[in-house]
Amino acid sequence: MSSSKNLTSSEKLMIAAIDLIAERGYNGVTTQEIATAAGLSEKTLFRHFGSKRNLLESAFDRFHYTEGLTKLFAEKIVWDLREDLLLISRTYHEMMNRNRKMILISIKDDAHLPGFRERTQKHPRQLMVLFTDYFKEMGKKGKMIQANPEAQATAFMVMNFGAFLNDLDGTSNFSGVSLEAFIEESVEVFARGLTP
Amino acid sequence: MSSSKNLTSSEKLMIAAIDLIAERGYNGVTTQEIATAAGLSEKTLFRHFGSKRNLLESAFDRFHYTEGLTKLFAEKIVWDLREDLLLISRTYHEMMNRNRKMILISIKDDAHLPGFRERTQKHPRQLMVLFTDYFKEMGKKGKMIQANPEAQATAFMVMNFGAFLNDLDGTSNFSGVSLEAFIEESVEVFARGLTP
DNA sequence: TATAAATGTCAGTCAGTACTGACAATCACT
DNA sequence: AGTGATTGTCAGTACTGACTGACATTTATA
Repeated sequence: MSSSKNLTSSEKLMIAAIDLIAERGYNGVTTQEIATAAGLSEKTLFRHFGSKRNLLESAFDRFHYTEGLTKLFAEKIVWDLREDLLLISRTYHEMMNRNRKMILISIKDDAHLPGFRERTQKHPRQLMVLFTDYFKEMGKKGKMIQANPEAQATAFMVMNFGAFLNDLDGTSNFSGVSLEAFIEESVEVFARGLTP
Repeated sequence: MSSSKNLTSSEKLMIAAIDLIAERGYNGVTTQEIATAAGLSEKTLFRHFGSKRNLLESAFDRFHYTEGLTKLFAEKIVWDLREDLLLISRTYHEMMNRNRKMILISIKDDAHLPGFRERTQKHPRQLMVLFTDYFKEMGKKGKMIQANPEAQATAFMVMNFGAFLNDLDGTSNFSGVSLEAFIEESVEVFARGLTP
């Protein structure tokens, strides 16, 4: 009784589409199934969206969060490595989890859905740039080992990307470690490993 | 002229299937396309394998490498953190790259191909266990910070998992950093971050 | 060259699926 | 109650894709 209140038919359809396609892939789900999951008829689906593809694209536009990272990021940095890494890590996971299903779709159906991958990667990329600059700046301030800031930033980012994917299904794939425990421990390792 | 020599028809079909399905997903590729890519007729495909699904399963059995990690791993450890992390990282990437396409398939078509995911994750999981034990042992020897060995091992593994996925398509997603540069820098960070 | 095994051709079956049109039922609002 | 918009039903179209059978052709090998 909680899921279908206050939603328009279009929204119900878009949400059902995202849920199912994220799980089974674009070609693994029929318009019939989507409509049924939304509690509506297939006809209604086509009346609203005209085509399956347009349904997904509309859903993507509507539910892919794209808030700017730049300000939030820049404003909260305190130039303490440990604290800043924690912030960045948490910001990253929050952002990724919001777009969890879109990201799954873009990974699974990359080949069929031109443009999707690009859009889900825009923000992680942006974060990567900000983050690399941050490392360079920390190096200049003498608060960080100066080695290869791009590689260091990449290591931190792919680590969090891996952690995110690992948790995606809910079925933690490698270990029983919680996201929070992972974040704390990994930040600790990087903070120690990068402090002069 | 290099690709189709010395291969049986079955092998050509299995390889074509793996290539195409890894790229476009199980439902995104037709048996016709697979046969054509193998330079054979669709009829031959069905004569050899009976069904599309069986083709993929046969391909998986034939080309999913499953060599034991245990011995190689245990024999080469020298109980020097930096050196051992390098070994583990390189072993991991070698293993993952060998099974690259199977892993992609298992990620993309998880929902349609029961059992595949499990099989591609068996070895990473095994490595994770060995690796966690290694950390515990290093802790006892006083060669490593004793904190949360599971979380530390997880951090290192998901980092490499993320790096692997990031490179999977060949289109390096986040940065221009090479795998080798990443490995060296990340090992350096972890070695410093985990040494007392 | 003869013979068997592997492959190709081609026409076709059958089920699934995106998508449509005509009409009926329901809902919202006054 | 009445009216317009939204949704449902249902039959149907057009196409695709896995899979088959009959027969011809090629290839390998003795």
